[in-house]
Amino acid sequence: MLFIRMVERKNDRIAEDRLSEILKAASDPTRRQILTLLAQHGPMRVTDIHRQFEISLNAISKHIKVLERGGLVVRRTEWREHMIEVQMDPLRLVDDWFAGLRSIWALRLEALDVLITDKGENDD
Amino acid sequence: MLFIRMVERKNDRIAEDRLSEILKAASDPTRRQILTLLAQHGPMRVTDIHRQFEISLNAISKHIKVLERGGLVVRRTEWREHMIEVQMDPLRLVDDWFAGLRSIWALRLEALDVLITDKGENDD
DNA sequence: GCATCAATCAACCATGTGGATGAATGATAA
DNA sequence: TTATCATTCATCCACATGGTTGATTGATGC
Repeated sequence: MLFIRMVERKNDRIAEDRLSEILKAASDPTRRQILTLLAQHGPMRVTDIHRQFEISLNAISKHIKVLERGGLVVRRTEWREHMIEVQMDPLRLVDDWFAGLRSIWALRLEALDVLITDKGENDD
Repeated sequence: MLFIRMVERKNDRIAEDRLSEILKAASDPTRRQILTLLAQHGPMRVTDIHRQFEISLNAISKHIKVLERGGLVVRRTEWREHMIEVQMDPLRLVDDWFAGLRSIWALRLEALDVLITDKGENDD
């Protein structure tokens, strides 16, 4: 049957790590707020983002770095100002992993259903 | 316009927390492996899950508790054995949040496009 | 009763995380 | 040059996390 595992090798170790980074980045409420803010307002400077929160500028800077590592945000450093822009693409990796999990799950139920039906036909 | 924010109140503080729990639970590679395993094999005992990993039974037990807190797994304690079952429903919360973010983003681009078009019409 | 099995609890350890503050870098503006 | 602004770097702190080992709880089977 050559499951989804077909492509799964050392290559996917990286994808796994990427997924972890993305999910971890998205798992913090403050970081999700930052993403929402950026989606609404478009590219913003670190300071402008900071203005919307109670916490220190440094904390914001750190959060942005985490988001950056997850690829959920890109930074265009224009001279002294860093423009931060939200990046939707990585979310697809999560979508895909969810889809994969769901299909594995559905496949099992399907197989189970066939088994039961077969048994019913043979046993009756 | 009464954005998506319509329903956003103290009620959504809980939803936010739920989302954080789910994403944090999913952000660990071992926990994702456990989910995949459960999706493939159906409900399993803690010990059986443990058999598939190198780490200690206790570590597995802890991971399961995290998954449980995120609702990604449910536990049916049948006498001394705890049957662990994967639960797909919470993933929808993540899907929905992604969808929301994407739509906010798309809406902004759309509005921006209208602005540019208007400007073009008036300025030319 | 006693050994065994399934699972958790308790403690501990190293490391990571979210926050703060203060100093440093680097460019702009006076 | 000096002051100011945007941002990061360096520390520090409290607490969470992923892992370990050892003890504990409860039910099973002899």
